[in-house]
Amino acid sequence: MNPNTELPKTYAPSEFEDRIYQNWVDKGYFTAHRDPDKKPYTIVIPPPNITGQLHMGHALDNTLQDILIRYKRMSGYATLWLPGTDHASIATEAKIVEAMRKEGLTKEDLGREKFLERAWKWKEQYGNRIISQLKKMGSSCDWSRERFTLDEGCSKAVRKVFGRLYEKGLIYRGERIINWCPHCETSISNAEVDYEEQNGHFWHIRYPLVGGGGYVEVATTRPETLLGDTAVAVNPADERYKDLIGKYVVLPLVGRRIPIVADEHAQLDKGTGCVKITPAHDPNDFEVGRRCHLPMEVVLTKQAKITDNYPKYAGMDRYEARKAIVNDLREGGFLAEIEDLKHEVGTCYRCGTTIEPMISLQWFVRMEPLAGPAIDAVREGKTRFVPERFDKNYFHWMENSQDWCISRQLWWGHRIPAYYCDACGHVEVAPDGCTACPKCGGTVTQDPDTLDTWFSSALWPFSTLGWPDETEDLSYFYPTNTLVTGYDIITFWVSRMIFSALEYTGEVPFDTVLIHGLVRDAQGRKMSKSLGNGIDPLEIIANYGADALRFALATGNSPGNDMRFSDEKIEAARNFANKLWNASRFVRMNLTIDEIHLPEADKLAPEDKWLLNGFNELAARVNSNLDKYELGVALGALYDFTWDIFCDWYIELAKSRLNDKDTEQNLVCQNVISYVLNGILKLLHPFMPFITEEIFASLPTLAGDAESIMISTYPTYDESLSYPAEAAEMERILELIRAIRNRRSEMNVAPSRKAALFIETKHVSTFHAGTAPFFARLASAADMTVAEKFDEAVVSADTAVQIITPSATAYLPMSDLIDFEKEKARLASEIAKLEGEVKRLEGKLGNAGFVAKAPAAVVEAERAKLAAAQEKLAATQAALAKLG
RNA sequence: GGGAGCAUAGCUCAGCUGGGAGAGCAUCUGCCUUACAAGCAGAGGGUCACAGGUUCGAGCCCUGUUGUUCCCACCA
Repeated sequence: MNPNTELPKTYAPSEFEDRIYQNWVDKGYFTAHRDPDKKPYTIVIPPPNITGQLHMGHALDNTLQDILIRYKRMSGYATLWLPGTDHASIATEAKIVEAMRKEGLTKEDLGREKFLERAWKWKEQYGNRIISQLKKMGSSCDWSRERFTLDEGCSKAVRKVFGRLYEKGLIYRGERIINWCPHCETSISNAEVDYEEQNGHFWHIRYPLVGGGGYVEVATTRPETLLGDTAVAVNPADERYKDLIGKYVVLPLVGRRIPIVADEHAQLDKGTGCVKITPAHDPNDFEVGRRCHLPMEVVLTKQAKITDNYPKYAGMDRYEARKAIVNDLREGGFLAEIEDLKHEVGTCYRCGTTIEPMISLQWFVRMEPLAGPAIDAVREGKTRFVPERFDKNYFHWMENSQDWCISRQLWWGHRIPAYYCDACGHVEVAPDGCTACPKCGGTVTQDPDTLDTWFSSALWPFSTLGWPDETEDLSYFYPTNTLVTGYDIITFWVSRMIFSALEYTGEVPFDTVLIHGLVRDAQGRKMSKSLGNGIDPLEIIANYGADALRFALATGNSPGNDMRFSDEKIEAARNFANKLWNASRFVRMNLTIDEIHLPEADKLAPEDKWLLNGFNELAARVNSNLDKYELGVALGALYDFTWDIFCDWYIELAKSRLNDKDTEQNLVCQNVISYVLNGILKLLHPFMPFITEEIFASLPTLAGDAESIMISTYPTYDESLSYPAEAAEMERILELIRAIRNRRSEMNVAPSRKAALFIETKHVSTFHAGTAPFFARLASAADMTVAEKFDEAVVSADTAVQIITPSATAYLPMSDLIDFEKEKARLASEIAKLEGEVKRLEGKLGNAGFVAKAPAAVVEAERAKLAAAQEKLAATQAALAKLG
């Protein structure tokens, strides 16, 4: 540290941000220490995908986390912000496959081993990119504890969990309808399906009854699935079709005889009331098939092409086949009608390909037994969402969640620890591996599939702390405290962490979930690659600095709400940083002290007490808002105080004393201004870590300050700084200064034109001689005279302008500068305004109901307002009368 | 089909447990006042979406309407 160094004239964040970050790292400030005397505060990072590049969503998410962790660190907690990355199985595998495709290679060409080698190499190459980008943001993560979802520890946790759930019967393997992505060639879970509205058709098809006598009409949006129909269902209560139940129809184009069955799934009032049943390719039909013991007919391959069982269409992809089949139906006279239809179509959340529901043998997690405790935990407030309304989201999902399909036909991920005996077919789930069948000793083959990425993410809050081992970190830092994430990921991730943690650790994983919204562009659109409207945070950092970016993201942002990012916003943020920089520079150049000692109360000037009082209230407000997760409100308060109170008022008020070298008051002022700036920097540090550190290093410090601001103590409310009476007195002075400025501006008097000032007031002591420089500097007063009452000869209406505030009346003898007619008009309109005000207040106070029912304090306040208004009205009327 | 959010100054948004609306940007006026023109001092600009209701009193609470955004759901 190099205290009392000069600050460069211009604020150039790129000059110092990297240097400061490196210093923090070198000093080990980010490293968490288990301290029995401190309370722990833990955040685990939502692990970014190794495929990812820093985008505005990350920038926001990590800014919020860093603000919280820095605040808690400075507030005396043993803080841990645990970073890491996610292997993102499907996304990463897709990228690698794509890269291989360009080389003319497929996964199968390479084989599993070689493919995984490539994947790891890829991870080494790109996995650290996002980490170094997070560092540019100023993120104070404990990098010594960085984790990866596919590292040894996390993998061990995954296998352990899988084994345990299997033993408890909460994981099972079975043939179910799952969502199949024909492009990624893997199953995906329900949560990974995005629904999007598409224009489609409703094809009405006639199925002739066996033995003649007509046909039944069914309707479908996917005519190609007709090949797999094994029944037609009607509602058992449907009078229209009662006689048909048990009879058969002929499947058009195929010629297969299929039965007409009765099932509740068919609704009386929908379509014709007859539904074609394709158990292998539709989740509802699958259930019908089960209930009615229907055969399953698979008609699509893994690439969503028609199987060889239907030679005419074999090898066609599902859309080609649809066309061909519709055509053939039309030619065969089976097509009754084509209806236009808008409907929601499921798509893969990774590649956007339309999902094909398929019957498939997969592994599932039984949700129902896990959901109950997870719902209770939130209901009982063990974990709470901020803002609260998101718990509805959570409950709804939890209460309706179906079994979770966790197996993926991918190679990049945690391989399922299930082994199948080649000889006897026995299934052995073995977290620690298995080489021979425990039943017959035969050779075993491990399941080729891997687990859903979210399966390992669900364990993240505790697997990263060492679970299943009982590590010291786990017992000290777990359960964690705050999880910060976007609302778009509650179902994917937050819910699963909660039920997982409850099941394996017996505790909730975190006490609070802070939800934030999306960062949108200036027009309010989602930032997306296809729109090309994404803003690169790194570019913003290069141009404006990381502090400005953080400020822009944190300010005006309230939990759960989307925000827009624009040039105006980032410029406003940069301007604020610049303001702080220059104010500090001003303070710095006026200092002769080496250490800050706040003077005794009796030495303090009124403006000092006013400032300290304001600062103290600010500290209270910032702390309470941070505690409520109202980061935007806290930052707003800091902005206002720094700019308006500290810079625009106090620095101006201080200039006369600071110019007056070698006096006791000069030293008092130096200490007060440094004290408050020091406090502002600390309060601001969690939001703007770099600039505050840089300035902090150049200023004198308080006796107890640490060498770095980031490990200093966060200011809190301090009763000894409370001066409400003096602050109120000071406000009277500022009020009069404002009023004078205001009037001068209205009258177009140049600031350079000085005028004598007569102040008539009951509070003579408030406007003591020491305040004269304020009026001189800030209100262009030539000299100041204060009295309870002036003689008519001193301030006559002919020669003075009257300026009235509740506590004083100022007279400016500059009648020669005034346009009399304009002044009269101004007074008249002022009178009209005041009359209105008086009338309104009289009306209110004349209302018996108000006086009787409103709280006494409110009534009293209204009476005081009325008295003040009446007084001002009388004075204004008098002024007008004097002007003639 | 269910559920949620939002609607306040020209624009972007604050407004905590009901007591006569604020900020930033933009606009206009005046200032190079020796930290900052990325600045300083002022000004204009709002039936708080609409309609009812509760209350002495509603931007805030209740009901409904409209517009808008999002989430969830197997609409054959």
